[in-house]
Amino acid sequence: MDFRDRSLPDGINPMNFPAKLWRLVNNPLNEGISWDIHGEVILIDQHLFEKQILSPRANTSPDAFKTTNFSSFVRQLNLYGFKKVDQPIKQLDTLQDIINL
Amino acid sequence: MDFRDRSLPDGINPMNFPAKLWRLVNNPLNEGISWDIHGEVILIDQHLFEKQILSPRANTSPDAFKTTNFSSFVRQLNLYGFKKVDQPIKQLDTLQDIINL
DNA sequence: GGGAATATTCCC
DNA sequence: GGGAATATTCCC
Repeated sequence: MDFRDRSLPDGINPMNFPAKLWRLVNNPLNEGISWDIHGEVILIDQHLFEKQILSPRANTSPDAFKTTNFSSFVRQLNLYGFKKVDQPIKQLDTLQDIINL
Repeated sequence: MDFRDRSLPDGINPMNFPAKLWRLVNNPLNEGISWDIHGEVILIDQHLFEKQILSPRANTSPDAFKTTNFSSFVRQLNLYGFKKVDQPIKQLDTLQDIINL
């Protein structure tokens, strides 16, 4: 039988942007970046993200970036096909919210 | 009359590599990088350069690089036309040295 | 958002 | 050393 770590698909360089983004968004300690309730959209709180991920002091993590500029991070998102969503996805806490979607 | 700062030629972006290199090599506080006695060759002490310029702690200077790898610094030198000199230039302290050159 | 210039990394 | 991939910056 064939068991192996499927935390990342094959062929993805673990130090490149997509892999870092994957780890960052899946780490619940990173409050500045998370999945929306449907797991289809990445939610980013710019202020928290800058403070927790981009600030020079946060540079101990292997997932840190060399840039400290939020705009450069967004440039990377765009280069990898991410687009800003027109209407921000709200946090859906209740069934009623989902019905009203 | 026309007086102005000639510390860098016109058209040189002061935050790009050539300008940073110019300031680094001309600053006598940077012991890891200096001119040879003829002012034609840049002398680099890798160990001192890494310690004083490339180390993460040195990143307060506007002339700091984002890389901490000496090899990446050398890649930049090569991209701007610098080549390693075959025989290292020795420090010439006396007239006799110059005669013997 | 994205094209292009520049910097950094990776690899031959 | 340098080509090419990737990251970062600059600018429209």
